[in-house]
Amino acid sequence: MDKITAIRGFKDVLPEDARLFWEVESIARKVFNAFGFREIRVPIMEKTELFKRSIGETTDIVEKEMYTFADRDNEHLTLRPEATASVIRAYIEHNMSSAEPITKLFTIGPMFRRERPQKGRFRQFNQIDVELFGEDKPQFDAEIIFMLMHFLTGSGLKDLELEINSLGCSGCRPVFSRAVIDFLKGSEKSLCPDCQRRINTNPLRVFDCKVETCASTIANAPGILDFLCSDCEDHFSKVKSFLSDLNISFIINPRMVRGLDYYTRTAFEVKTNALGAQNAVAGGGRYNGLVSELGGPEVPGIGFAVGFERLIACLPEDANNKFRTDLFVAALGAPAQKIAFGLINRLRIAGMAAEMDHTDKSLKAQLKRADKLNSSFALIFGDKEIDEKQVVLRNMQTKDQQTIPLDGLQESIIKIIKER
RNA sequence: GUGGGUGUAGCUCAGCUGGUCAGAGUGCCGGGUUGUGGCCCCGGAGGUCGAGGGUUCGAACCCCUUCACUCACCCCA
Repeated sequence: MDKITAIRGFKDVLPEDARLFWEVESIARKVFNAFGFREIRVPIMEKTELFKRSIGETTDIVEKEMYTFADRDNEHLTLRPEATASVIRAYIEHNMSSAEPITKLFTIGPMFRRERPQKGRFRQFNQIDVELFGEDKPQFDAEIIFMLMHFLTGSGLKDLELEINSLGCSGCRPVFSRAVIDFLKGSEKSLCPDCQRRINTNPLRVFDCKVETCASTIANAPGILDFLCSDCEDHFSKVKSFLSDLNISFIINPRMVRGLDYYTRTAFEVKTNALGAQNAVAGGGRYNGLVSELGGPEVPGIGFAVGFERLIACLPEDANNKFRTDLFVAALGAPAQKIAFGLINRLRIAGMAAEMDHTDKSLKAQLKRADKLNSSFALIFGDKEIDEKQVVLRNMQTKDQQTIPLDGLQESIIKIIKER
């Protein structure tokens, strides 16, 4: 019989990593809550139209990476490739804009993109997604970036590089786009086929191309920062200044355009050197026209996404990342096993991690097991201890052993474990 | 979607130009005297060498096909 394997690009998160997920998640919740963000949980499937309209028809994500299928009634559904669209949909659907002027939300969960898997890239991957609606003030750009950096370093990441840029607004970006197109038209021949296509579909993406000739061609192209209107210019310089006030260092990357069409003004990315080619752990930006684009009110927004798996891959190896057991009961003989069975289960109810072995293995084998389970204590007892009405408690680190009366055993043990 | 690399015990890998090549380390189980773990010593279990086909007297090793994993490109978290 052939064995059935997981789908390509879909990974099992094994217990040791699952534990890291849990820890990072709890840090995220703590940090985000402190900054006033509330968790929202949205479906992992949406109508395909939602993603087409938000992410952009000509983006790679929509063109070739979405898991889209027809439901039984022939409605087109898509497994979400990112969370922002869903969160905005929910924001609009529940009229959150009229409930309060500023809405701060975050969500954590799996995203799906049908790309070829490689290091730091999977077809199902998890993101921590943060969105803030209702304010365009540069303070909020700075604040949300500050929170992101605080969260990442708080999770244990080191050597992070923050890159920021401004992409302009609906007023000044088209002017810049036109300038880029005019520039590229003159030197089309030196561009790769992809970029020649991009001139018409998405000219700014040429900035992202790594083909050498394209890179050298685009190097002399006009820069977005020279085209910002005075409002955008002012906004960007304030963002920079607020970031500096908050002691966040950054580098300005005027060529960063990002792969989703909806960004306006501030765009940012956090890079690390620990991930191979996939060096972005987080990315985000402002999207002032998107909410209305999706049928909502004219409400500005800004947000970012953190790649969960990438974050975890950057975490330094932690020797303490081991599962622990509080007590292992080595019971010898049927009478002791019977008592032990009741004992461990009562201890578990009291919140202790307690284990025992139900076989008739030797004491040596059982202690070996206790060691394997990283147990703090081992409780040793057999017929002899039952006769004498006292058992032996061994501290597995120090090898100290003490005898404890069988009477009130459970309470004594809980006390000792808690004192440890 | 394109290109490179790799698929041998649970895990990490060795297997030279096809002829004891089915191995090591680690992990697992047991033992080193009667009820005490981690170190050390000894023993044991465990693999249709990714799958299918071909060449050959003979293939883990060569050829073809296929699948998977992996890295990179594209793009992104």
